[in-house]
Amino acid sequence: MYALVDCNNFYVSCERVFNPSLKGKPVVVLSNNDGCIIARSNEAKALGIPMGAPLHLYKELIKRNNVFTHSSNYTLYGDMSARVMNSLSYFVPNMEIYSIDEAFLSLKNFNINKLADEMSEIRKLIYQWTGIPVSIGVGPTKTLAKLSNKIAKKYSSNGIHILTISDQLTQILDDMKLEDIWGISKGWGTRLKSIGINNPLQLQQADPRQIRKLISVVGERIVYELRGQSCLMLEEVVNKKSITVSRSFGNMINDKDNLKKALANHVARATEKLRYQNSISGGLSIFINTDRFRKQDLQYSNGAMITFNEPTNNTAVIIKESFKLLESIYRPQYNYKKAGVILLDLKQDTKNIVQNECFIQNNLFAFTKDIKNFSEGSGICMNLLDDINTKIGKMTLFYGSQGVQKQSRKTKTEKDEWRMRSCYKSPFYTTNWNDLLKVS
DNA sequence: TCTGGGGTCCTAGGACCC
DNA sequence: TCTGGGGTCCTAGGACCC
Repeated sequence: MYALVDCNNFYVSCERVFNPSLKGKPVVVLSNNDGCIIARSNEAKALGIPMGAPLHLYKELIKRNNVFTHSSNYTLYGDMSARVMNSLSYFVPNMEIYSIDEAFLSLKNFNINKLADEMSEIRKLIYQWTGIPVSIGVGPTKTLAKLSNKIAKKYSSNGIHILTISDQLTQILDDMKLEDIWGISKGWGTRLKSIGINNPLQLQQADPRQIRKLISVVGERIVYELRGQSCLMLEEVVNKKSITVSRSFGNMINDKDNLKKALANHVARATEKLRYQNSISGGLSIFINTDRFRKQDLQYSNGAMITFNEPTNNTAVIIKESFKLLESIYRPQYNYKKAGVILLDLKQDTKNIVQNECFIQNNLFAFTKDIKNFSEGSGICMNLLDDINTKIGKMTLFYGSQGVQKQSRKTKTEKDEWRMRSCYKSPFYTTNWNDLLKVS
């Protein structure tokens, strides 16, 4: 049996942990630039605010009903997620972290007759330890555990549901919609209906080969999973296969240097994540878009990709590559709304390459270069002024291992401050990105 | 005026090989 | 008239997920 543990209204619940006065009140959390509503409390859902809605369409409703709005704080949510996952690992040896707010647990060592009590206990303790309320659905396959969780959220008074192969399951599948099934979205739902399959029960009883023809092997697996035959295994390995960093701009951008600035920031973030999971990247893809909602404007959307000669986690190298790619797709006549980078073909960093460390925070650029045979690395900090066109102010050389650098950024202990101050400082001015990269 | 960001997997078809 | 057959690898695009 599998359990799917899902945090209730996760982002909102996180905010409530640190601001308990929000409990029982309508709350929404917003996306970057406060553009969209990406999480809602039950009270906000009850007001009819849909998931992913543009904020500007609901401004009135929100004002009228005193809905609390929060900008998103992904650092906080990531941290809370880690707490919940760590807590769960206390109960089971085998689990899969499926998303920031969901985990599958393998229940093979649990007594099947006591599952309801056990799950109830887990739920209680997770709340006690982290402040995050969760729902738990249990089922014989991952797909059925997902479904079970949906039932727990919707109908159960204690946030738990146990689903077994039974008449009850048949009834449930008959009552639900195709799109309630994990993996079936609107597109495939429409396709299935076109051949007379109108609900999950009919899908469960359909000919798997016919389903495969229609919606690929993915659909065929769903059929078996609905019958209680596991096709989807627990995936406990966590390393990502690609890393994306992209943002919409607050304002439109049309000059190349500002796009470069954005790309450099994105690459720096992406390579930071890359090194965090101890990987190297075999290639890079970048993309730029105009604003797709401004129908009156000329639209342009393009991307480019490159395979590296040598897989790398070197920020400066990848920034350079991103600039080259930009040259091939940049067109001066458009106003751009979004830019992004994707690190591709990630592999385990078996040689433990520690190359340039680069991070950007509050306009601070830091490149640290680990030198082989030295336990500590060296680096350069630069205070960047607002814009990439303006000069770079101070440059600081400093020492410290990569681990310490990371820590200094996060915690800034006395020791780390000292490390920073112990460096020698010299003024360094440039208006040229390439100079900056040469320096690194 | 204002519309998110980050992932995975599968397939068809082309390139290439023997 | 007759014009092989079988295989692998790569990639773009499309589908889905949170």
